[in-house]
Amino acid sequence: MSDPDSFRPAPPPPVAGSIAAQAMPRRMAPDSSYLEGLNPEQRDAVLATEGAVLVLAGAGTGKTRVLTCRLAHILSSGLAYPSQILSVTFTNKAAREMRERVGESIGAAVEGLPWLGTFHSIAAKILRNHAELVELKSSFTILDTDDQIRLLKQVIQSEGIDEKRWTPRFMATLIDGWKNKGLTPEKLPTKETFKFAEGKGGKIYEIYQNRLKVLNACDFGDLLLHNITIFNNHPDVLNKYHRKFRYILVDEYQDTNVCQYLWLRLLAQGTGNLCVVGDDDQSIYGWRGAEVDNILRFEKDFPGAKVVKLERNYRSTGNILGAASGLISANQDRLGKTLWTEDEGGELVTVTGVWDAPSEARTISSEIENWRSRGRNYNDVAILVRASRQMRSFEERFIALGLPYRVIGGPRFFERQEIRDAHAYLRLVVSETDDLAFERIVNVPKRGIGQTSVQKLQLASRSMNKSLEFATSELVKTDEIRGKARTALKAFLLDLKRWRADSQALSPVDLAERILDESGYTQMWRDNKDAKSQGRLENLKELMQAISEFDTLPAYLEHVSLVLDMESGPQEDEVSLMTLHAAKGLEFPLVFLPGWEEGVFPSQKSLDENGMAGLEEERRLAYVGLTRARERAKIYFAANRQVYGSWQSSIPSRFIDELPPQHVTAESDTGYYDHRGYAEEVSESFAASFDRGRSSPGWRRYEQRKSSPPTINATARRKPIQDTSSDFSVGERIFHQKFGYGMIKSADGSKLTVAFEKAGEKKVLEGFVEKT
DNA sequence: CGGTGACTAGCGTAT
DNA sequence: CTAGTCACCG
Repeated sequence: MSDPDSFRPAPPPPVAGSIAAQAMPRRMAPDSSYLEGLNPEQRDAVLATEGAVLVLAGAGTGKTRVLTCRLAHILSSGLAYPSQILSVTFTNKAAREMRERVGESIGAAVEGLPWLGTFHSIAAKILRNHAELVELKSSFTILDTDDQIRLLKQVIQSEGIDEKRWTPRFMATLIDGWKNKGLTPEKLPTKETFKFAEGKGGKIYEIYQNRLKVLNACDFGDLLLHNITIFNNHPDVLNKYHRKFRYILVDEYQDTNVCQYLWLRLLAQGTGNLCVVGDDDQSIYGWRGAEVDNILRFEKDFPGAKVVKLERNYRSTGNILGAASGLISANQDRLGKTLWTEDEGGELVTVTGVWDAPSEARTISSEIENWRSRGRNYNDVAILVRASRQMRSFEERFIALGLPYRVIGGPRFFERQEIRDAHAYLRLVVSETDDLAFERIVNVPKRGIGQTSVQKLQLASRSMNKSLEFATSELVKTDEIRGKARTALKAFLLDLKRWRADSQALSPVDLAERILDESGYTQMWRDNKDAKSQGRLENLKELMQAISEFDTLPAYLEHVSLVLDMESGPQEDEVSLMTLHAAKGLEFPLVFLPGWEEGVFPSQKSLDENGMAGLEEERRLAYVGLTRARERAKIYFAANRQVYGSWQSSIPSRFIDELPPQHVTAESDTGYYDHRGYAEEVSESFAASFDRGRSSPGWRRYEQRKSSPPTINATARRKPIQDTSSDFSVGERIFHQKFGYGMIKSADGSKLTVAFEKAGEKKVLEGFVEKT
């Protein structure tokens, strides 16, 4: 839980080069082998330990290496103890990786780095130590998005606001945004408050915060915000941390939001030894409140800051790097770096047009099988999509082929319904005041406690100013609630009591198993005939596995609320499937980039909401995607995509036009034009928009790049309309893969109207029919 | 109280 | 298309 020495006065700061420092006992061998193999800039970044340092690290320039070496250097030269270094990352994955790599580079001698973690986990740790300063108990619970929204829903209802017009979800987004900007309800500008329900936004925010206090809870945003409040109001506390943290390191600085910036600035006021590492070209979290400005402004914020640029790329081939650099140069708002590599050449980046998403999945799958048959691994391969919904067609295809894959990110394990339900049980057993948990499971599985009963309980709870569970225990003594509901509630209360008694004797995992068993929760899913229930039961099993690694339930719950990703299991040879956002920081020899279509990527929503800034962020995302590839990068776009269940034609992404031609080649897709097995019906409106799409710059460029001999239908497409009609004539009998035999009734360019013997009259593209 | 069917709004990225 | 909500009925 809390760091045992977090309040011990820090040992006297050893000053580099001082007699004291030289005389300090060395726990590590005083060698500096970790410096070997660093290039001059990297070495610079590692050795500049004092003062403010900004390391501008382009993609693949050895950023993680510099960070870990820097840590190793500070530790092994005795500048600070492990507990005196604050290193912050954004993701748990990054934190884990850094911990591992520091361990490797200086040996097991480092007894952990207690203050290495994500912004949120470190802020939570600090907050637990001073919770009372913001009217919380140190046992506060951390709400997930789901709890947050349910709570807001109650608040909105109680204020008599139409929750259809003003959704709790929207309010949650607003509050998140405010917290990211460091705005507490008191500091909220009036203008902001009008973003919700005609000026009631601020009031809702305030009520919500009060409810959180009563519930002894905070949401994600609160973790840092409360830290800042504490630091501002209690200089003595801040001072403690100033004395404690001799060195501060921040990874992915371009992703910090205002709140995180304020937090860092407060902490860095101590020694001033703040080193931030980042790349403005990889800032992809603007929607989450990240301010690229933080990194662009660093030298102003910390005068005299040393700036080190890492521009030598060790990851990708010259062509991949060239394509990525060319693309990103279309952005206006950047510091500007020039990445270079000694690895000139390599394969050209490919661009391939396909018919639709399933075809895209087929094409990519067979590319993967090719790769594999040439003796390479599935592990080398990643498919990076813009939005998680794009993953579906790939998963379907992979399952059909038996191709092993893993989804990274995606719907998160701990956000699944069954896992949240199970957690609610555990939370309630640990803390009887956890009303949100109570509400969630009081009637799961169904116990006959309906909405009306729950409302009565809430009313009672509010009037007594006590927890729901307490109110329940009072209410069942009266005749306020009758019949089935009353019996069920009584039984439920007894269950809870018994489990709490059990919790003294049983290990967390045994207790959890007993609870899920005795509550009938597991049985509920066993009885459920839905296709997904089997998976849910398996998830619950996996959950037990996770719990079994903890000695106490509270320790587990703390872990869960912050560490939202499961450690990936044993490394098997699998293709990785993930969003572009999840791919940051990773690299793969072979990278597929599907869905490069206007509207999908760049995302229409991003463009609509944020205009040019949104477009630039999308472009940075494309840059991140390309720079993940070491040897080969392959881009795809589909001519058709299903949106909200209906088909829409799409045109290639403008990003394809922005790739420098010398690094790119257009590939034709065999599974697209001349693959008889995948004919599709083509509607009139589609054919029209398809032609429109084909005249877009993207298509033109694509056609120009096609150096390989055109395939049958690619040729047909380019022919003037009159020519195509000569291939088929009215009255001719034809065969269509999907609709069978038919007779041509009329022809309009490449579009044929055919009377099929079985399927009736359809309009089809002539490319999909054959003469009989 | 709970189950069923009709209807409607949402799919963008995530600690 | 899918999940979530609402009205109605047993």
